[in-house]
Amino acid sequence: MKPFAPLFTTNAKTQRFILDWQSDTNASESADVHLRFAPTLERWYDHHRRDLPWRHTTDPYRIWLSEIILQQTRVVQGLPYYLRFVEAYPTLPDLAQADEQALLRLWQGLGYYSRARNLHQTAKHIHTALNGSFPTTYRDLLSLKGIGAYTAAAVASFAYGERVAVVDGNVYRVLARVFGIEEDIMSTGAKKTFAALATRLIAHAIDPATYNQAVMEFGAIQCTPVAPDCLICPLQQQCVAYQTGRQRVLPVKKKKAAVRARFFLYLVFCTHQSGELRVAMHERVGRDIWQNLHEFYLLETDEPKATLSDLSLPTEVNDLAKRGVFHGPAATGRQLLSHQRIEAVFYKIDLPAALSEALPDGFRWYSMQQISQLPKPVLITEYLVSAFA
DNA sequence: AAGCCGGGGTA
DNA sequence: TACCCAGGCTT
Repeated sequence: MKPFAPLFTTNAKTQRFILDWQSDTNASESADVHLRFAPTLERWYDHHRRDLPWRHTTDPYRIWLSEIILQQTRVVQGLPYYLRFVEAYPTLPDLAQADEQALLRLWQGLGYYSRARNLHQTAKHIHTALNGSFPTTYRDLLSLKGIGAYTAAAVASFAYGERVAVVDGNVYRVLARVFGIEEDIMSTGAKKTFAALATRLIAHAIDPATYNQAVMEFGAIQCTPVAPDCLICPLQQQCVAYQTGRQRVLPVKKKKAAVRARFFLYLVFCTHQSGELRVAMHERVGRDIWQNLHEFYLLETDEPKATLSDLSLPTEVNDLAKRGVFHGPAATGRQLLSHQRIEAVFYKIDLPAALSEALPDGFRWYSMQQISQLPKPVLITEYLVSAFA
């Protein structure tokens, strides 16, 4: 028996369904599957839903906050962040008036930091330009920075009960399997196919908000990416993937390009002022990873094995470095991103307390107390722990 | 349409 | 290791 093949022989009714669906000759039975899809999942959700804090509110601000945090993020990873944000910024005006660095510091470790910047920007926009009134429709929500089709549908349905379907990674997977859709979910055409099907399905939901929660919850805990629990699935009889043993193939997703390798050499300038350790850091700017996060002086190279002597430093940095005592490479670090692999080497450079040379543009001396409050990439935080703990 | 943007869990 | 995750923005 092939892996993932149905354990039991398909019955006559199921075989009819598969033929009907594939040839689409029996419109009434096909329509019946669409008709029962949403109510079936709503009933399933009633028995299997997890108890999550954002499911106890219809406050659009808190629902929006939870949706931004949960973008591309697992519930278990996002949950502590949601609780911290709600405590720090209980209402939209609190978030609108938040200090950007403090907000980013609270976001630290969640990744995709543009989410945090857009969150703040949109909070300020609603607070001032919209006089604090949260947009109430899918269309108006969609116009906000950081809110795309998914988040607009989620907030519109959860907070206001609008009958608009969410389409996220879970929905792609569930629909691709149940309805046997073989299109590459990354393609533009497929996005239209899935959105249209989702809209058709939510039309038969008893409650749009419940259905949207249900289909995502179903994808998260039952119709999982690997090893879905088909044996107790309420859609087993209708599911094309199950009936044809294609759970492992669906949804179809084109391979991503190989990750880019990058090699960072960090110069960690240290000194003592008033008997206290200080470290030179700056805020990253420009269109690259880790925008607005803090790091040390960075030299980047394409050479995997490069050391400091292989690189040429700007004159001002060279002059500064000559005044110091080198320790290094004192430490190495590695961080994997979805699209990049960063390999870092850290050189610690101790400078004398009395220094005439200025730090490079944008750099400042920070105490360890100050550094602990700065938003930083995980790579930097791990180095700090290993070097100064 | 394709590339970019984090970090952690899992097999 | 490789894949995936309650996506959206930029080019």
